[in-house]
Amino acid sequence: MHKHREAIQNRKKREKDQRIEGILSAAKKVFFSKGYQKTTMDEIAFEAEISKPTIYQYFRTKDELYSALMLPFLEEFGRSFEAIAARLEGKGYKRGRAFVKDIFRAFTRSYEAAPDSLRVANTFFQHADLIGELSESTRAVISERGRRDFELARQVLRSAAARGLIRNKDPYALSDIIWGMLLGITQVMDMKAAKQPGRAAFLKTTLSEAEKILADAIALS
Amino acid sequence: MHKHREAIQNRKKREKDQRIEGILSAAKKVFFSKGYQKTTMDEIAFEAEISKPTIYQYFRTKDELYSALMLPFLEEFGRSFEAIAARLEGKGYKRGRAFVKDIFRAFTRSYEAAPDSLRVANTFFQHADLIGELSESTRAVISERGRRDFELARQVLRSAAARGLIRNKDPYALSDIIWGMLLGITQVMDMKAAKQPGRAAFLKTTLSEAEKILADAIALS
DNA sequence: TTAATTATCTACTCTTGGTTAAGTGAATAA
DNA sequence: TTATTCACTTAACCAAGAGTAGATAATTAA
Repeated sequence: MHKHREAIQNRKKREKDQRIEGILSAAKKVFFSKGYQKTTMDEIAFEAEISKPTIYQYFRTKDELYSALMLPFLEEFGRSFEAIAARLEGKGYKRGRAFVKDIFRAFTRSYEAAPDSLRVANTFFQHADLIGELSESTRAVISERGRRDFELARQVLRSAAARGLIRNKDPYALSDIIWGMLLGITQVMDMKAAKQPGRAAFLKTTLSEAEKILADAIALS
Repeated sequence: MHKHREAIQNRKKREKDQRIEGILSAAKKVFFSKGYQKTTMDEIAFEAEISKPTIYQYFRTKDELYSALMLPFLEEFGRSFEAIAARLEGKGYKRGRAFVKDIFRAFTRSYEAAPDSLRVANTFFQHADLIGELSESTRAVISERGRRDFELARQVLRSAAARGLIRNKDPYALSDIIWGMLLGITQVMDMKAAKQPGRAAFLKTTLSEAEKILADAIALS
């Protein structure tokens, strides 16, 4: 009865994956609404409707759980930029404004899909604090990703300038400014939302206004 | 010997003030370099070269110590905006660019005076987290200040638009965007500085680049 | 049915960090 | 000199929260 044993193994694997999925989804919920520091393993366990030690069966530390959530998001982010880079390469942009729009879209896409995920990038990139909290190895992976994303963003901007889509500004400063705008705005909006829920909807409007401002300032066509 | 007693009282008062000053300066150092959460009373005490309970002689809680540092900064900030409002009122601005410049200056002035103080505004405004950490009463004072600063900023922008200095954009979105840019940029720069000290100098350049971008986008003259 | 394995839970441990109680010692007053 | 005050310290308290040891229940294999 090899088949039987195998079938059972399969089911066990599925259940295990489900448990992991459940933990991740609970963790996402809590981390995204409270940030890293204020999130407790107890609360994640409660949300996942399991006991705390069970979490430790699947994730060695709080850190590891957190970065299991972050990395896919960061990777998605990187992919968006790669797509823009590819389109640039293939002369896919006629107007600078379309390019600026895509840059913003890369950032906000995930937000539209799942409003919480933007907060990740938030808690993630912004908290210089947080970075220091994480373990050495976790930090290494994370800052490597961050470095690559920043580097990619700069290349994309440089290339867009070379093609006459945007003004020729220092790509270092420019990418910092764009990141800063996006992160800062979502933060400010988050603060407002915290005080007075329901406001979150304004974020999209504000970001699109920011997009126009940036386009007015740097797009050449 | 009334005089004598009085003189002693004076000296005691001076010493007390000195102690408070020492605590505040130690707290500033630690809070600004680590942020609210990661700062411990033990470290402040160590930095101030006194024992921990001594701090509690002068400040009832960690909160109170923190807000004793924040408020003066916020007030300075508000004053800057009031000055701009007054200049606007007196038709002191000939060009939109000068106005945009002053808005940025209001923010960066404190930075030039004391590089640390910008971080305060940072840890302060940005951490939606932090806000939730503070006690009810502390939070009340703080968000009241924040609310007033935001309100003032909006009025200033509206008025500048009415006078034809800048484009007529939604002042709510615009002030969020400006705040977001400034905060976000300083954050991004902070992260960089953390990784590789000495970079902090770039902040000024980047901010001035951001100023140009904003001016290109919204200034009408 | 029974032994072995596996997943999960209850009930801890251990550390950190804010806060406090109680006492010490120097300066001041009588 | 002696009592009092006051700043300050030592040595705790206590709650929160990350992580773990050992019991327990369920599931599978024989």
